[in-house]
Amino acid sequence: MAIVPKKRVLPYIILGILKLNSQMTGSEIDAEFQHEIGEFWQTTHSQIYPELKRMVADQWIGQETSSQDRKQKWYHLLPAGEHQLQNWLTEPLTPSTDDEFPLKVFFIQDQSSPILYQLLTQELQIHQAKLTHLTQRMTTLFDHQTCQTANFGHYLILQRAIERETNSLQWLETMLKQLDG
Amino acid sequence: MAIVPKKRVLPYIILGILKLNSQMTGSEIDAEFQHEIGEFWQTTHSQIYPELKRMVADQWIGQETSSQDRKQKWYHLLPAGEHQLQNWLTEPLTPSTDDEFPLKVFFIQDQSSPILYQLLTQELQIHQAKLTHLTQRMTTLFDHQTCQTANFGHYLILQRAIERETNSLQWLETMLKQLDG
DNA sequence: AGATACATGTAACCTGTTACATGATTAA
DNA sequence: TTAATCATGTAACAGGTTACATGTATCT
Repeated sequence: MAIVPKKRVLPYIILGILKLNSQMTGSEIDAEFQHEIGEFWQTTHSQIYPELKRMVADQWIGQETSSQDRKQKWYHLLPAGEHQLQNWLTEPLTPSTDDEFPLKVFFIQDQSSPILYQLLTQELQIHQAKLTHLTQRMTTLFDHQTCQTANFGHYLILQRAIERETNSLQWLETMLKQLDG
Repeated sequence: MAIVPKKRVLPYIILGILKLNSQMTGSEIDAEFQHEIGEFWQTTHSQIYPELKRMVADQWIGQETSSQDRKQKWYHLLPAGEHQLQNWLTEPLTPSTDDEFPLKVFFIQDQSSPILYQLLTQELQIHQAKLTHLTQRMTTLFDHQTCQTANFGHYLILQRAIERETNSLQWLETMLKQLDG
């Protein structure tokens, strides 16, 4: 299990949100994190506003302080940002604990998107590797009944982890079959 | 979904490890995080050593710079630390993303521990609430076929999340039945 | 004796959280 | 007009990661 550097995903989520909606204010983006995105990723406006500022500076997004309405600023995706988003979506998934998979899938709109297929395949491999690792761990640690009773909690969660991975694999395989057919 | 302050768990994990092994050096504790605990929680020696220092100062653990052997220091659990560990294990689980459940279960040694039953029950309620929430979300967002195809990715992960919760609930119920019987 | 690995420790950095702050708009 | 809320922003803090540093065994 190689050590993988933690990736920053917040900017890409914001880009994804902007792609889906095309013209938004900061607080509208914030609202997304309280609702749908919030199921998978949490943040607050204290992170969003500085991030928007940075992305404007980097020309990933454009800002329009338009209209007479309040002090609101409207943001929209720029080509560079679109490019960054595509990069993030297609770059390899890593077996991290903070699950990037649902996050990326969230931004796939089209069922026939090649990126979707790619994501499912990558995720499948990750879970296969994990399952192999876990079952191996299980046999080396708990082949004797005595070990199970001596460290019951450890045994339980390992068993649970294996079941979870199995379930994930089942789902991924079903999905891939559906897309193929 | 109430907002819950993030809890610091590292010290309690270390206490748990020390409870299981009773006499350990810093690097031995570090090794645990590379092996079994590493499945559920990651950290490095840069966090462990200062944490050990703090816990020695707080009298949660004792330190012995014994023997002629190296510069090694041996740590062991003190009553105050034992107490802190028990507190952590029994305090209510929160529906956080970073899963405390497997972490706490890991440290349960005895199958008949009342804490195990408590943890399973708490986790059951959390997952029930989450499942209810997710299914509700599903019906409000995707009751029409058109919505599914327009935002296929979103639909997919919501479906997956529901399946995952269902699977978790099944497992938890099975376990609770086994403990009862 | 020199090189390598081990055990411990510290410092700089990055990111996310909490709390505070300001103007502008709506409600009473 | 005052109070409450909304939209935006900043500052202080806390926690974890990466990189650096030091001394001590072990190996050749």
